[in-house]
Amino acid sequence: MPEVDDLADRRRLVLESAARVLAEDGPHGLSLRRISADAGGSTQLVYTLFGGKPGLADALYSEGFRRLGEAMRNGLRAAPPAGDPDRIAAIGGAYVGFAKQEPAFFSVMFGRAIPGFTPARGTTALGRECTYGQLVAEVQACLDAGTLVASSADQLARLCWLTVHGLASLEGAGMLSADDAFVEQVLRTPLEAHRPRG
Amino acid sequence: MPEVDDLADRRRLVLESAARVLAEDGPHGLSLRRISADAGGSTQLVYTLFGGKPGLADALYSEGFRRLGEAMRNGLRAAPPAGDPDRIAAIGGAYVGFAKQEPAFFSVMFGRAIPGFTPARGTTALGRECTYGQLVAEVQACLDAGTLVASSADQLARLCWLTVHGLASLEGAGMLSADDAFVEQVLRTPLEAHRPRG
DNA sequence: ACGGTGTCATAACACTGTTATACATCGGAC
DNA sequence: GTCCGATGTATAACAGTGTTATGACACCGT
Repeated sequence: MPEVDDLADRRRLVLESAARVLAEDGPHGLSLRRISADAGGSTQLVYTLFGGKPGLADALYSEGFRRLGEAMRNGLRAAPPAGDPDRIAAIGGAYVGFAKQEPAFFSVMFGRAIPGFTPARGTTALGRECTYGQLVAEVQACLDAGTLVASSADQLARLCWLTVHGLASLEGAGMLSADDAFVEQVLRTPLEAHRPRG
Repeated sequence: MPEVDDLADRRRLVLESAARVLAEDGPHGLSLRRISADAGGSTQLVYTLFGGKPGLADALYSEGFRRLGEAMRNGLRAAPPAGDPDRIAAIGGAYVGFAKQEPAFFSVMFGRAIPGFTPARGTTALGRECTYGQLVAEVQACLDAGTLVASSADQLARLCWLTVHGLASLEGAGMLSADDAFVEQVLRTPLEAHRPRG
């Protein structure tokens, strides 16, 4: 079945063009004509491959989460083995690094930066799985190892996530300037609060 | 000088129309023709009063922070007197309440929801003063009263702000569901970490 | 009364997403 | 080999957007 591979390849090609345009000109520059020109075709490309701009926005949204998940995995590569809370801090560091390095993607994923687009419920769930899923697994490992204490892995993971996300979001909005020491303190706060003993 | 009052009144009227359209149709429905029609005039209104859509976006952005600051003050009305950390939790509760009640404003303020618009540096500083300023004052009062301990009021206030903001942002993005108990836990976390004694 | 200033509505421009239409290309049937 | 249907593409047109230029009108100081 070479046809479906061909179709997938064309989808990937247009998606990469869209990602390139997004990185270069920001969400405002994401026009179908600009993307099509970058991909070397006509506007119809987006309609045959994605069914329109919302479809492409959905694909771009998912791609953003895929890249964020990849960045989180990379941040984990130089971290201590599972069960060490430092792994959670490492994930958080990768998270803020991604937000700073790919602000346009970050806006599309969390900020309604594409005018008409709101991600479908299933798409948000999929994106959460790629990223938040890693965090839950690491938190669970720490709970199992006894290096952290919480009523549930999900609860503590949500706390860690929103803490790091708040830092990344406010910094991206130009509302907050954070040096490395402050970032470190932020990453540690939800962990210190769930150390064993108390 | 009745003229300048008249001009300010017209600005306020158009701004209220814009806020109404924003609340009804979301950021995507914010078109100059729609706003002008709601205000009972022509597109030129926005150009004579605000110099174009970016100018109106800037005013709308500031208005959002004004309303958020007002919501925070209202949340403080039933709180204990200054120096009690519960006041900070009350501010946080008002913050997430505003984000839930005015998601369109919240997107404009923190999510780049108006296509071409990025707030000017001075505008962000002004908005931060209306909202973050309150938080810093309350944190400073707690430090003075000895009910909280931190190296600086600014550092702890930033920590509280980003924590609450992360919760509001992720919830608004459909990424996280938080019941009242979880919200309470989130609000308490940065405060517990800075209790005296340790 | 007059000229100047400023505000208004209208119309036009370039741009956007979307849709309809026509053209080209391909794979199979007879 | 020749047709046929189907599919993908490019072009052009549509309604909508922000913006700008144009002309009409009211107001104000001289």
